[in-house]
Parts: sequence; structure tokens; C-alpha cells
Amino acid sequence: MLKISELSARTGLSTHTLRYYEKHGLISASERSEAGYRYYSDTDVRRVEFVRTARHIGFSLNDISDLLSIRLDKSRHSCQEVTDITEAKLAEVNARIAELQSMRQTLQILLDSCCGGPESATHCSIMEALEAEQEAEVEKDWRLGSDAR
Amino acid sequence: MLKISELSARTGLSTHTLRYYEKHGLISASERSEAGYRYYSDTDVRRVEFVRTARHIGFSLNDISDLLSIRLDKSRHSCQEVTDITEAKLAEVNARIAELQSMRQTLQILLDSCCGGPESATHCSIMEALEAEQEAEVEKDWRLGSDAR
DNA sequence: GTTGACCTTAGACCTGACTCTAAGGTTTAT
DNA sequence: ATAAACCTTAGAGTCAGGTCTAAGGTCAAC
Repeated sequence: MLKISELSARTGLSTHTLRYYEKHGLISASERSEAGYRYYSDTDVRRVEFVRTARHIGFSLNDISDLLSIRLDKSRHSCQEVTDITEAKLAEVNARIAELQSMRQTLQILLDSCCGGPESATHCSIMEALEAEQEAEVEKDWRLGSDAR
Repeated sequence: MLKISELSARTGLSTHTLRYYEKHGLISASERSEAGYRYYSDTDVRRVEFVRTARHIGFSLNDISDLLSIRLDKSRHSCQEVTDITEAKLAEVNARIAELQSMRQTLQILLDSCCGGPESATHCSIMEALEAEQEAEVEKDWRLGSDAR
């Protein structure tokens, strides 16, 4: 049986975080001392490690909550439930990557257009691009419009 | 001179957001009526549009604050200051993309390993991977260790 | 001259995942 | 027996970027 600080040392999660996870129903200590000290069994530890692993991969605490309830009685849940959660997460990640790639492209175009030197920014092409009433944007909207609306 | 709701309609930013930006020093109304109503000049409008464009590209309000002070007196600032901000943002974006790509890869590997069918999750390989004491992780740490520590 | 649409402010609330504090109780080693 | 190192709780604070509310003041049209 581990005390909370021992579990913390073992998992790399702070005691604050462990208590936070408990408050949110993800984990618990199967025993408490008379004074209320948490004592974690091997089973508890495995559960905490499950949470840490899933968290590390990028699952939200809500996702993990779902995964944990499947984990508790696997025979009553299907692989599909698990892949559904995983696929939803993958879709989220892909969407975010796409957003960031679009940002990256815009930033790269801005950087390519600017000398970046010690000259005064009076004619800085990045500033000019930000001033411009983002015609590229307007054009994009318009293109989207002709496709989707 | 536009009233705040007119500016809102024109920029697509809510009146709440416009006041929020003002509170944070990004924008302002060059005039106020006796009763305190905000009135925005063309110059104000251009500044708001600058903020909106920069925000859309992904700059934080702090970045935008820096860009705005350059914008106020371009002759006293260099292109390099502008590219520094832009490059820092690009680096952030790239770092985030790399993180997400690593998440994506892990998720994809998990999905590839699982049947995803209606079978019981008793032997679900995704669950097993999450249970495993993430040996890949351990191995990775160990490799990093031999390089960096 | 009043209705209804607008405007003002300070300040609370939201998300998600922690992170920390205060005020106190417990355990362990000397 | 006392100090250091641990533990407990409720609840507040953090980050960013809004979003919303309450309570009240103003303006334009009919």
C-alpha cells in the first residue's frame, strides 16, 4: 500500500493532481487510514497508470472516464466502443493539425515576403499584409461560398 | 463615426469582445458622447481590423499588442522586430503541430491494432496498450537519457 | 412622452486541467 | 516530547480569450 506521495513519486503525477483526479471520479484509494490518509493498492496504482498513459497520448479526462468504465467490465463492452473514442480523438487531432497548418502557411508566406532586416518597418510587408483588408480572406470566403452555399 | 454595434456588425466581433479588447489596451474609440457612448473613427476601425486579421492568423493578444505598438510608429521600428514576432509564432505553431502529429501517430497505431468490431473488449488491443506500462515510453525516456543526461 | 432599441459599467462565469493556499491533523525519528 | 515531514479538506487562483449579467442611463421614432 502506497501513500499519496509515494504514488506521486512512482507515477510522476503531483499529489495535487492525484487528488484532483479523485475528485473528478477517475481514480481512488481503496483504503484510508483512521485519520483519512489515502492508501493505494496495486490495483489502484494500475488504474492511475492507465490514466497517466491515456492522458499522455492526449485523451481528455472525459475520454478517460469513458475508457475507465469500459475497463471496469470489458466483457460488457465492445472493441467498437473503444475505437469510437479513439477515432473521435483522432478526428479532433486532425482538425487541429489542419488549423495549425493553415496558420503555419500564412506565417511562412508573411515571413517570405519580408526582408526581416534592420530597416525601418515603414514599408514592412508583414505590417502591410495585416493592414490590408485581408483580400485573400475575402477571396477564400467567396470561393468557399461558390462551393458550399 | 460608428457606434459600437455598427463596428461589431462591420468587423464580426461582438460588442463584448470589442470592449474586452479595449479593456486590454488593444483598441479604443477616439470619441465618446457626453453620455459615454463610444464612437469609432476610420482610424479606429482600421486598428480593429488589424487586430481581427492578426487574431485570425493566430497571433495572441500579447503578440498583437506588440505589433500594434510597432504599427503606431513604424519609422522607429525595424522589419526584424516584426519578423521576430512572426518567427516566434511560427515556432510555437510548429511545436504544437509536432506534438499533435505524435499524438496522431499513436492513435493511428492503436486503431490499426484493434478490430473495432462488436466483440467484447476483453482482449481489446487498445485497452491492453493503455494498460501496458507504456514500454515504448520507458524506452524513449531511456534513449533520451543516454543522449541528454 | 413613451416605447424599444441601444448604450454604459463592474464584475461574474465559462472551458480544461491543473496548481496552490490556509488551517489544521498525523506520523516518525531523535 | 518535539520537530520535521507528512497528510487532510475546502476552496481560491491560473492561463487565454472571451461571454454574459445586472442595473441602470440614452436616444430615435412615432
